[in-house]
Amino acid sequence: MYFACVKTPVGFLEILFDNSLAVTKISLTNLEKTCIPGIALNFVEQLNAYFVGKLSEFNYPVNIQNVSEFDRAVLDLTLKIPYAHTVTYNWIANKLNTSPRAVGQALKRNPLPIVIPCHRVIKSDGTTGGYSLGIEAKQWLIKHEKSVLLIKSY
DNA sequence: GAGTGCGCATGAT
DNA sequence: ATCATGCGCACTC
Repeated sequence: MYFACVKTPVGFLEILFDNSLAVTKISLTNLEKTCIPGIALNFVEQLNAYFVGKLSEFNYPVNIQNVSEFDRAVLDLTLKIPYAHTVTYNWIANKLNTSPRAVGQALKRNPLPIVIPCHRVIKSDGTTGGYSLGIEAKQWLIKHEKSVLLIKSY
């Protein structure tokens, strides 16, 4: 078990790693202090690259634990949403033959926000819906990805 | 453990 | 505004 604290555009994040250095959890922290042990450098570098628009897909070992089979199905599908693209809770619900509300509940339990891009799942009325790192963060991430894509394809 | 009630990151009316 | 919805959790037995 190791952890790192990083300052990002969406706030200070705490990142947990297991003994094999896979990421197990990402969450907001009120400990507003940077703290990056050597073993975390590689991942933090990817994270920073993502935030400056130089990385669109994470390539780093993760360890998704403490989730149900249902949660895993939702997260697997979420992982396949392409960069800067969005789908609705309802869209995922239809794929899994469940209800959009249940999908929201599963995403709420996403242990790895940003890496598992649940910010790309929005409500069918076009508003963002909730986010464990805060709604402003969700809006920021969506806007960020769209503008990065735009710049790349000018 | 099985059963039930309830709170949601929703959606359709 | 109101209802249907599925899942997980917190209760009860």
